[in-house]
Amino acid sequence: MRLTTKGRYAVTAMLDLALQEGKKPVTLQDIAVNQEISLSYLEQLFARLRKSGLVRGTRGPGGGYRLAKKMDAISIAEVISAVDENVDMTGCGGRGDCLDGEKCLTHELWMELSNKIFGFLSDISLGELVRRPAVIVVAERQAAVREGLRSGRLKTVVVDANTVVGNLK
Amino acid sequence: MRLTTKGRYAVTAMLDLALQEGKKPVTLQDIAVNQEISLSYLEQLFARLRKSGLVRGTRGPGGGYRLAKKMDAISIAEVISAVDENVDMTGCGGRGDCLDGEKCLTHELWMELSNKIFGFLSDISLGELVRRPAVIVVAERQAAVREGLRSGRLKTVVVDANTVVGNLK
DNA sequence: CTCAAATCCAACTGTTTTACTTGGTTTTCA
DNA sequence: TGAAAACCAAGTAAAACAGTTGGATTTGAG
Repeated sequence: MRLTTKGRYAVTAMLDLALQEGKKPVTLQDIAVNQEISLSYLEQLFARLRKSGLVRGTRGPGGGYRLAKKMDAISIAEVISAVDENVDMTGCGGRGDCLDGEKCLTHELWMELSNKIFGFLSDISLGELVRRPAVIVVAERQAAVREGLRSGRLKTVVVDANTVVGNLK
Repeated sequence: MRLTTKGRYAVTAMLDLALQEGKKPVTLQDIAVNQEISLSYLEQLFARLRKSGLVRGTRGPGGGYRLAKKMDAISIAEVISAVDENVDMTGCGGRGDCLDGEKCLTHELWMELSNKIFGFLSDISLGELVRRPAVIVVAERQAAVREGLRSGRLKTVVVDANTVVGNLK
């Protein structure tokens, strides 16, 4: 599972659609202005989203895009997978059968982690996100939080979290 | 949180170190051969890991790299953040204060998702990963393969390993 | 003591992906 | 019927990724 700015564009665009559900279809022009990215690049992303059955486009004046499914039935993993190239990151297809000792063992470990991330993102839907769940800065079980919530400590965590977001433009 | 092959290289390399804990330090040459990537590229990745205080290098013959902390105290988020570029290109610095209506709302929603992912990966340590049951299965299988024991028993073990990992996509 | 093994370092090159650009065509509503 | 929108394809520019080259420093092994 790859996670880049491309995936972020796709997810935020889908969130735009989810936020407008029930109203008129959303034009890519609107999204392009909102998110400050090029119209044609958005078109390319939406071509993939459409092929994956996540959005439905209607042409002509008054047209635009709508979600093809209920927002609660669309996971973040689906959206990101739709726009990602399908690259095998392990080289052995994640089957752990490249029979190369140490190398294959770490491949197997990476797939474990990759599966975890994929499962995690499969459990988060667009609907959950737009309903703005009570997420504090970082997950509650995080080590820093466990060590005690001194204000200075918390601030550090906030900065770290923002840095992560900042990396994704 | 950016999640690319670069992050995979870093994580798998760190797993290599974790698997060798207690033994001699691991040379980048060994990792380069195992993972089939260039030595100099690894050096660049490890320069970042070292600056982040995740590994300690010792020079000279018999030298190499060791984990700078206990493997249970090193999270996947730390490792990936260490090798990621750190350029903030957001208009609002990820704080969701760009005050631009729709655009800023989706920024905020993305930030919540990004925080969730960061927290999730902060909760997974190298130690947890190397202790996964599937790892032991694979390690056993690889040992068996090395001994040339291609049997029905071996086949069963392979299937077991695939079952554990086989739920991606 | 010396030499080779290893980290450490910097600047450069090639490759791939990302993001954008251009210039269309089709569809369909107002 | 004309404009608004999706749809399409081929290219360029910029960025990130990955590797290359050519060192220097440190230090254990012989």
